[in-house]
Amino acid sequence: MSQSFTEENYLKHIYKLSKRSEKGVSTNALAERLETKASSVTDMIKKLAAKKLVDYKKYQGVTLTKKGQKIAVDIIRKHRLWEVFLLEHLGFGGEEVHDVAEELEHINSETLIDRLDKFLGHPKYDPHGGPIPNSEGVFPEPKRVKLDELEVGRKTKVMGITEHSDAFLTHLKKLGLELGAEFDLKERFDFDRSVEIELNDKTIQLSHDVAKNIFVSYNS
Amino acid sequence: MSQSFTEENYLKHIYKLSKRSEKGVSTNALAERLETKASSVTDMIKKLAAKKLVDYKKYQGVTLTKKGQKIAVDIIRKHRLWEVFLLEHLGFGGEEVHDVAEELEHINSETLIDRLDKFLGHPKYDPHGGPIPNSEGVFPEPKRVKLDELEVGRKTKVMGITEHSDAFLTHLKKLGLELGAEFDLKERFDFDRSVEIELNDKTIQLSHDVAKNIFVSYNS
DNA sequence: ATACATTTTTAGACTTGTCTAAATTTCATT
DNA sequence: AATGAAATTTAGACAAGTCTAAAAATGTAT
Repeated sequence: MSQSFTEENYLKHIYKLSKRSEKGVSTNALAERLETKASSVTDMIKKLAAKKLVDYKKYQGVTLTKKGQKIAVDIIRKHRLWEVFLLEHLGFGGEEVHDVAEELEHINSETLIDRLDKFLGHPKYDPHGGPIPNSEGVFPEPKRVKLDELEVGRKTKVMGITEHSDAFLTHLKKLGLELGAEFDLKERFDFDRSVEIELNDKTIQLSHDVAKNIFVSYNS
Repeated sequence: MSQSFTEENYLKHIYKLSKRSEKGVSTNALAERLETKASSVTDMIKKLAAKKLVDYKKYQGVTLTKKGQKIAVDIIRKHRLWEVFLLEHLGFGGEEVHDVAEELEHINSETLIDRLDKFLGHPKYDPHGGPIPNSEGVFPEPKRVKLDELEVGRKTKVMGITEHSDAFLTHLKKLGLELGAEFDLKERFDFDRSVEIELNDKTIQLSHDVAKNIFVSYNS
């Protein structure tokens, strides 16, 4: 079974919108993302459901099936491999890359992608730090490190803590640093090893005592 | 004004069919080439004529206008540049290349093609010996010919081959006739069209079957 | 819990590119 | 020049993907 360019785009965006919300993706959210109308989205969703690429109940939003997910992840793989090529080998600048990769990602040839992957040296991350799934659709393990050892400038995600006192837990909760929270490490101050992070558009200072007890993961 | 994938394909094939026949391209010839029906071709031709990309009089066949020709030549440029990339950098074999290049040639980005061209070192010919037009649509001077048509006495250089079977490749390798090898054409024997060449001070006989599959280039 | 606003779906229409079947034009042959 | 064959065009239909406008379902106030 084969997908059209358009179907692939729907699957890709359903995948991306699913990541943040647990719930099924709403028709309106998809319509906005795809710059189309809600009615068009409904039509396409029905078609994808008939092909067993998404699960769909009227008015309840969509989620990808295993099959749909595999296709979406494949497209992300292709997109990111092409981005590596464009940025590292053709000398593209950061912004120019996206639209072109958007077209290249729909070229259908396993051989092409396998050979491109090899040519690029089997990269695990694209130049923006996006993880590149392998041909089985498996993403590379993100790297884990304690926040007090993380390189300044990285985007990261809270993966765990090594201190479990109530005091620490409530402190974190108040800051919004719960499991899975994503933030950027902006700066580290050498004199006390405290750090400054940006979380949900807020700038927060963390002492070394806090930072050393937080496990974070990052890509690339 | 922008063309669809399909329109571009029509233009490309009209261009290729025009090359051999002087006359306008017939509806049936196009239909056969595009693996579609004559009626579909008529419909599309009317659309292309409305866009001033072809000249068309009912029952008289089509020819490209200047505008249509430019688009067709651009696609050939893209196709051949991608072929160079696939064959020389990704390690594709002779046959696999075509279908993939057929898709890649429709990616629309001047930036992409300019940078790819630069990456490849501004090649003038693809590995099959096809001349690559520049971005203005001008083809390089054709100083290139198959070995079985080359004038006796010339110094030449192997520029490409048109047969990619393992048997042929190992045969050439054994003879030392690799890409870039230089030799002189000493003699041609009319009775079987075999040729005698001198390569690295050795005299070698080549059958017509071998000679006809080797592209050579010569100066002036 | 009822009424209003928002979201989603349906119904019908349009475009692109295709097809089949029938009509028309051109060509080749006598 | 007439006629039958081949090539081409027209007419009408269809699938994909989109749209607008209207109907139905859901969510949210008070």
